[in-house]
Amino acid sequence: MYKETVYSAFNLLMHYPPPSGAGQHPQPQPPLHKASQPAHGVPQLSPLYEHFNSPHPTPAPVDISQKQVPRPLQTPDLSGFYSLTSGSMGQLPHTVSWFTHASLMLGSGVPGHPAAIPHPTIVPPSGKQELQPYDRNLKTQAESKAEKEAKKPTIKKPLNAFMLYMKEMRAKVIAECTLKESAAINQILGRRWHALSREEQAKYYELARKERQLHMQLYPGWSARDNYGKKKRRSREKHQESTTDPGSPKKCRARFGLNQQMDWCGPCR
DNA sequence: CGGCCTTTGAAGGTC
DNA sequence: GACCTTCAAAGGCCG
Repeated sequence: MYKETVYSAFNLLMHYPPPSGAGQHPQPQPPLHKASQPAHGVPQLSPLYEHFNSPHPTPAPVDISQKQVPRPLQTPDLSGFYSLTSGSMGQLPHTVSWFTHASLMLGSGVPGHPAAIPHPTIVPPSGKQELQPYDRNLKTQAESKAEKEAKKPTIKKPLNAFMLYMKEMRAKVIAECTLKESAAINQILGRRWHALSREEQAKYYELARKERQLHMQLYPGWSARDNYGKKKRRSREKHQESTTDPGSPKKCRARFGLNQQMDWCGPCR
């Protein structure tokens, strides 16, 4: 119910034409990155909101919004958008929620935007309070510059098609397989992703494309490069090692232990 | 406490 | 253009 409304709002916002009959569906634009083009060529799309309006066969997913509420760190916060796929806008007056949200983001929370009041969802990564002026005076210029840099709100990458699919289907897989470990769940979701028809995948590619568009509108100067190095990652050497040889019992278990469970329970295939 | 694991896709960088 | 690397989400696991 809420999905229809919010999606309509979203489609309206994005000038996304509603379906007006067979054969008039908009041709999906190919993914922006050529290398990431789905292997099966250009799919014939059914409109997104048609997909989400249709009674979804999945059980009621976990109410993600519950989880998102205490996470104001989700800076660009497409939560109104994300939660569409995960099935929760709560009891918000959603006819206005998306626009309110979007306009809030556009009007105040966007980095570089002149508006003074930051959007509540855009929070410094540290979550700590600003230093008192006298404290600041004790810092060197380089230190305060580094601090300032560190406190820049993090704008996350837009989710790709598979990530959107995962977000929607994770709860279902968890319910069906009584698994909780994300690594195992993601393996299942990866296989299911490949088992999807091109039309089904196309819905998510299109959704991801819309999300990238929206992201570009909200954060014109943002680059994926901005977030490079913000996560501490294993070294390249280790990474290569892990893809060829599980160098530790933990890795071994992760790589082979899980794979030995390839005898998935029925629903987990 | 924070990185690893695991998945696919997007995007940036290098050669 | 091919290839490599990083990061998006998620939550249990482990040092």
